[in-house]
Amino acid sequence: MTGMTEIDRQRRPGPRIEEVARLAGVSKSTVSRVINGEQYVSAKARSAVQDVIARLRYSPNHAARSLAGSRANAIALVVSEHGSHVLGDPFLAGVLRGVHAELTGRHMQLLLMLSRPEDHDDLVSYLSGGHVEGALLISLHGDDPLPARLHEAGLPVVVGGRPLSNATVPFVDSDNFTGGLDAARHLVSLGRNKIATIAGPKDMAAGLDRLGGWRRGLGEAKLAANLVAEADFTPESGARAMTELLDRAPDLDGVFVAADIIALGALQVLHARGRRVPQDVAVVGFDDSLLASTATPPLTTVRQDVEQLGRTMTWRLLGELAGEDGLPPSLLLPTSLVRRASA
Amino acid sequence: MTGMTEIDRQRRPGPRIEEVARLAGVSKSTVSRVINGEQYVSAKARSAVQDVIARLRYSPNHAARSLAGSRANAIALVVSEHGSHVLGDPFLAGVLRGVHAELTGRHMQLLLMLSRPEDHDDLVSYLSGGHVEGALLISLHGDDPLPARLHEAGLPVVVGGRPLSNATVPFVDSDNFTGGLDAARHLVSLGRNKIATIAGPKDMAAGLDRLGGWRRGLGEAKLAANLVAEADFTPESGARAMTELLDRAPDLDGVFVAADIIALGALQVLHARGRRVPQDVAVVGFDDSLLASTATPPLTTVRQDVEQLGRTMTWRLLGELAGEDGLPPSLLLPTSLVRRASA
DNA sequence: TCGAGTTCTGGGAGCGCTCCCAGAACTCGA
DNA sequence: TCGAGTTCTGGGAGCGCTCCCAGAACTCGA
Repeated sequence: MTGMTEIDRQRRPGPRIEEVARLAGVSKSTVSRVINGEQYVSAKARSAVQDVIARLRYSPNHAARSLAGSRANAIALVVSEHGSHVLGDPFLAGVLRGVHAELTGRHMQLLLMLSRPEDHDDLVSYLSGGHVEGALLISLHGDDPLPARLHEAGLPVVVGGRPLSNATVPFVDSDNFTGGLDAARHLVSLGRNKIATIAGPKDMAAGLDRLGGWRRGLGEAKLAANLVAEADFTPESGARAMTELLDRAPDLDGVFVAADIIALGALQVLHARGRRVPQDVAVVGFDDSLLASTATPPLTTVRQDVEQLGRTMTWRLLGELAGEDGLPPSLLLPTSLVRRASA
Repeated sequence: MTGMTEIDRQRRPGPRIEEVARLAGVSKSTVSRVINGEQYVSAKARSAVQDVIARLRYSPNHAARSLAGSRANAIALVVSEHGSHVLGDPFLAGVLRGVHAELTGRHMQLLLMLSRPEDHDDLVSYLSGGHVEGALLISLHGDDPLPARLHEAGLPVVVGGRPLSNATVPFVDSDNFTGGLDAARHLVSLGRNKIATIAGPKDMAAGLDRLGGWRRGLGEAKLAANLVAEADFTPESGARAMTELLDRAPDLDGVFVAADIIALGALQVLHARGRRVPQDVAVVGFDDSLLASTATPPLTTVRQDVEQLGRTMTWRLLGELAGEDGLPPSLLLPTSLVRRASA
């Protein structure tokens, strides 16, 4: 009997607002006001309620709040899943940490969804159906129609990484252009004058912007910016691209590679072809992922702060939900060159 | 005016169950039965309701369902965050993909939470407060008290990775012991007879189990199993461990490293010390992460299927929520040796 | 001291579903 | 043909909150 009661109590989802109200000697309206941090509650009532909440370990029922307040108290983090899953991996954990950090203390749940192109219809109707108040989208290809569709459906959205097509959707991105520019300037400052690049995919803004920065950097130095090969986010494609570049220009003496993981493949080829790094060919990567410091030789690279990206996206979205004005439509986060052995 | 209406309509979260019922010519009870796949609905009523649902793109209000049904229709994925964030990274994306795959089609939301030891109290009261029906926990240290606390609080829980202390909490893990065993056997089969290991942290079952398998493998071959160094999940610690091992046994001819990322550091030291891999020293890693195929030389390693881990955890949890019996308390997923150049 | 303004409070409707109940409509064997 | 069992249906209470409203309790200057 006693045992039963104990189990019942454990499984039963705790006290209600009514009980808090009773013990604090106020109405449940007042308890609600305290929970939601509203003004117009006397100091006495507020502290009485807070005491009882702490004592009972009361945690308001999320479903009831959402239903009564007709807002979801939740945002979605939508992660695109394309063929190559590579892209998401290094990003995801960092972004997640940032999002979570920015969300703590708010009464806001984080819903996680993966999106595949064939699920777009379901996703749009789910997300715009009032289940969430807004969405953060990451790992998109630049031309993904999802952000625009959600935006048009009236859902507040912030995209991680500049979308290619629709400038109307707010986004947060690393300043890829300046990153590429810094990489090129660094190679130039080392006295290199036959500088190539392995660019990222053309269907992502990150790839284009880094390439653009590199071009600008070579232009500043009056160097030809024609040694361009393309790779996706795999070492294999990096190896192919490096091979192509060496065939076209055996005397190249510097390469800016649009991602550390691509650089790994490039380094292998350089090594196999007998080029010393950095003596013969200086290499600069991008991301400052774990791979960079453990590459042979350790990779000089452009660092982007992925956790900060997550924080900033969340801050921007919550700002919009709170109706703040003066929010920047989009933001670029600074990158920085991390010097190691490869350049 | 027209503009206003349009915006209003867009932001308003779609039709209610009442409207579906009216258009389908049935009561909302019947609509509810169809939504929840209950029996005792005539074929005629069912298809009428389904037609209307499809036509209106009706999506039931999650908060209302949870409140009325007094179940949360949500599970939590709790990711532990410790000092070194490295651990979570390769895991997270894969596990997530598995969890999501297993969840599609069910009316079950995935809530994401990070946990730090100092947040445990809040987390326990939140999770056991009826906001979720169960929790998946990953990236835990072996002695983390969180799973046991949630389990005791009556919340269905499945842990990814065997917990060290409490055997009572269901878990899913890769078969790390057999993985370590296979690695050792492979090294033995190559004729190596002075075989070391760089083990993972002692406070995680994965580390201990892989070490145990390696010991067993050497025991089978009557080889001494005393060359053990320890590292955490960073290349730097792998480099230190490899240095230590080479100092102790300059003539070692094989190493099993408990994680690819640790092996990266070990490879650097071997190279720096003039050991050829695999001719002088054969190296076997663990994980078959992205790092393995791009290491120099490409790493022979024990593959674990992280996505399958996520799927299996979710399947186990949903099974328990559905009250199925005959569920295995815990599961071990097979690993397999992937042969590349390093051994 | 008074009254207008401000601060604080409780009551009760309602958010959109599910679940329970009672009864109607079928089935099918004797 | 009848009745017991099964299948199907609708009505209405209730899940635990928020939000609106009306009114009570304070403030403070003239």
